[in-house]
Amino acid sequence: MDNKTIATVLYETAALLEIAGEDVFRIRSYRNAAEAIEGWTQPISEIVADTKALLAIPGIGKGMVAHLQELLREGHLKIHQQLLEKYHPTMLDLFKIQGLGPKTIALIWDAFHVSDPDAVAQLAREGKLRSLPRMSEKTEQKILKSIETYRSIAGRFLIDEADRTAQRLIEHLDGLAGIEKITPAGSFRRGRETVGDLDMLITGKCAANEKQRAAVIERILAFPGIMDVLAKGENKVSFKLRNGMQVDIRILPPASFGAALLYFTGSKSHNVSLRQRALKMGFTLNEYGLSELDTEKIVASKTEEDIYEKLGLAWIPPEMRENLGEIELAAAHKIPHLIKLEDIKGEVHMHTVETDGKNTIEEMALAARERGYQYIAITDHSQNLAFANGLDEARAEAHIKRIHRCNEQIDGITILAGIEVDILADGELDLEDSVLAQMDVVIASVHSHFNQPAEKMTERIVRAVSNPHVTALGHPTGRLLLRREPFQFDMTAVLDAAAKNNVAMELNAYPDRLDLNDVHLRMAKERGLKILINTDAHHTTHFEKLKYGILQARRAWLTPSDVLNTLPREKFLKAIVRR
DNA sequence: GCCGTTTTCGGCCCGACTGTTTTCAGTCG
Repeated sequence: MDNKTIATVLYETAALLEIAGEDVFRIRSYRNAAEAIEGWTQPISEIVADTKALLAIPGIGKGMVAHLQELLREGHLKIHQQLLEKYHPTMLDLFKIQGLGPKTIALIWDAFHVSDPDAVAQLAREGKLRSLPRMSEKTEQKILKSIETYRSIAGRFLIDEADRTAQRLIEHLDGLAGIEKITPAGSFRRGRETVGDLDMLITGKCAANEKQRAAVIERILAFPGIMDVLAKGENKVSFKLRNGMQVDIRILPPASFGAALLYFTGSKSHNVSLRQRALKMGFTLNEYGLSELDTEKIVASKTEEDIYEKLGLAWIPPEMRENLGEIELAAAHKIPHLIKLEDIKGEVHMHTVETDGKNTIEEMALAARERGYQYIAITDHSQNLAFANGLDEARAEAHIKRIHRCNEQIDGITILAGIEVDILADGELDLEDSVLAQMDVVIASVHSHFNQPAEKMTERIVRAVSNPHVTALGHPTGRLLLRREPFQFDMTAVLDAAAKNNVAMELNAYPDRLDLNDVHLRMAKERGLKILINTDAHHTTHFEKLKYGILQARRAWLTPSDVLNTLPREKFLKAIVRR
């Protein structure tokens, strides 16, 4: 059982305990434990017998250790099972409906013994909910609408879609009087791989000027694509777009910009930790500032740096704010120098018209040179990927010659010859070793037989990374965000094998892959593995997407020295020479 | 259920908005 699954069981238990009306602090401890385990790089299954190691995880105490040991020994958790049995698993879906919280869900359950969205919708349509306390016909209509939304467009969004929406919104509000700055915050600013809703901060004189503020809100509500306005107050507007994305906008005075940005960037548990720290130091922290407890005097609010400093902390990059030990590092002033976009000196996974790319070798090279890259590798597909017109041995060798010729013709960038070779069902590579040996870069990837049993898949990938010609494992988990789950295998075994064979791991920066993810990247780093960040470009415009990969790398606390393609040309070439 | 430079008991982050309320509970972030 992997950490993600364990965390899910704990999250679900917390939700069900809420309906049961349990102690809120006990419920919180289940959520805290789930969060901690979700971000923990070591598989809990490996340390489950080691009580001391479990207790070393923040948020895990004696009771939770017993739960974890039971869960891994039995395959399930008694308290979780009992609650699910009592309330029916569909109860968990009710939590995803906007406006329904534990109290209302419990209220409906107690009155009607109903626990799924369809049945609740039925009650609302029949006008039966209004008989309950704090419920009216209006509430019923609201719930019906929320269930409708939940059915049609529940979900999260790829980070590039959130990015585009944020940019459009900024342009939409451009030039309005009283606006100084429009800043995206929330999980988008932290670089989460998918975004549930988009948080934006508006600061400027409009926060204090009623007329300007009204004009800003009016303009916001005219944003094309708004389907539903969820809230509209003095300094907060929330709405849902037609594509289902929720956008939350706050209007705040510049004096509290730092406090607001900190607050709305999150994560929630990072903020909770900061507040606890503030309290211990005699302060209280909210979105308007850090103030002294006794005098209520604000001591810091303008910038995030000011607030962190007053709390005795170095500024923490947003991507690190997940309460995974970053506050302790900041207290010791040991925040690492995280990798930045400009550190990347080249990319070594991209495609051309020879297989399924849209541009030629020359066009890709010129676009890369334009970005300031010192080197690229052309890595088209191998024959197994027939629908992508993959290369057999003869075409691959001809392609190498073309790449070499191109390298001689174009100045200012080194064009390496490479291949993205398929890992076949048994772990063999899709091209002869004699051809692979001629390549500067070999990216080995799984593109077929995704549904093998975990054991077989593990063996398959371990075998592939043991091939002496392989430079890196491409998009290692094969997931497509919001579309396809990662295939099942033992990540620990694969990383260990890659470390042994000096094979790098790819961080595929394409927004629907982001593979490896942040947790896996931390696991790779712990083993001393090197990372290659590539966009897997199929078009010259795709290089732009590298920034999303950089965000994930930063979330994994990677520094330039963890990433191979931060090396300048000569050093990079030396580093990828195979054993 | 977790946690401890006040504490092994008694705390556990903070505020805006909404709807149904005459002062607040519930939800959300």
